[in-house]
Amino acid sequence: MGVTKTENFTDKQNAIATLAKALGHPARVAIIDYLLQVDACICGDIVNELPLAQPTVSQHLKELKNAGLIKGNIEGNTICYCIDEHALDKLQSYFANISAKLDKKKQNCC
Amino acid sequence: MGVTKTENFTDKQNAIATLAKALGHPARVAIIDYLLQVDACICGDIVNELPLAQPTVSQHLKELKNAGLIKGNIEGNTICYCIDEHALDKLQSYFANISAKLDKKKQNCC
DNA sequence: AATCTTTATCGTAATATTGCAATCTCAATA
DNA sequence: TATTGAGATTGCAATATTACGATAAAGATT
Repeated sequence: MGVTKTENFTDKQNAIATLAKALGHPARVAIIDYLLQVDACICGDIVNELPLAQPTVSQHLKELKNAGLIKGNIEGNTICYCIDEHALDKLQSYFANISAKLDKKKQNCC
Repeated sequence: MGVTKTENFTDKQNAIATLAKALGHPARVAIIDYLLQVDACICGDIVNELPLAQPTVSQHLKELKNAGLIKGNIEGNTICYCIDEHALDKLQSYFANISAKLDKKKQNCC
């Protein structure tokens, strides 16, 4: 059906899935990379950095914003996008936690 | 079109996107959670843990396996799935790196 | 005011994803 | 060898995603 049965999973699982899904496209990973690389959160020249048309980039930015991974501030007629640390912290601690658990376990299988 | 233009992004970006995409569904997050929680890498009772039909779970397992997040060992007529540490380490270091960079930056914007 | 620039939105085509019933495979057991 | 049981695969319907041309909205510039 293409519909995810979110109601049957925990909030935390859904939250991680939403964030991960937002990063589940190379263009969106590239956008995050770029925002990290540029020191100030330079604006819509993201379009020039990516091999995609402007509407497509705009759509990807929207998805990153919806997922909470980036924020956008209007400045005149441009928009200043930047990383939302909160969301990335959530992902970081999720994976750090997993790594810690895996270290303890020391592969008793497979 | 629904086709991702992977050829225009770096290998690293594609690799992260592939891993993230695999975790972009709560059922797959739940599977990882379960595999972590269970001490031995208990097999196909994953199906009983999830609110989804067996073919659907099988499909999600396949996607996790394709992405390299889990491994499966055949044992008689059951299969022992478990987490592939390598992939999760990649994700962990990716996000740790981002967090480190963000800490240095200390939000000079937005 | 007319135009330019930047970004968002709409509409649409192509493809991918999600979910499941029905089946298939194959080892284990009777 | 017939049956059972665990998983995978197939086939399909419903929906989501990706991409882009065309256009809209709105501040900046002339």
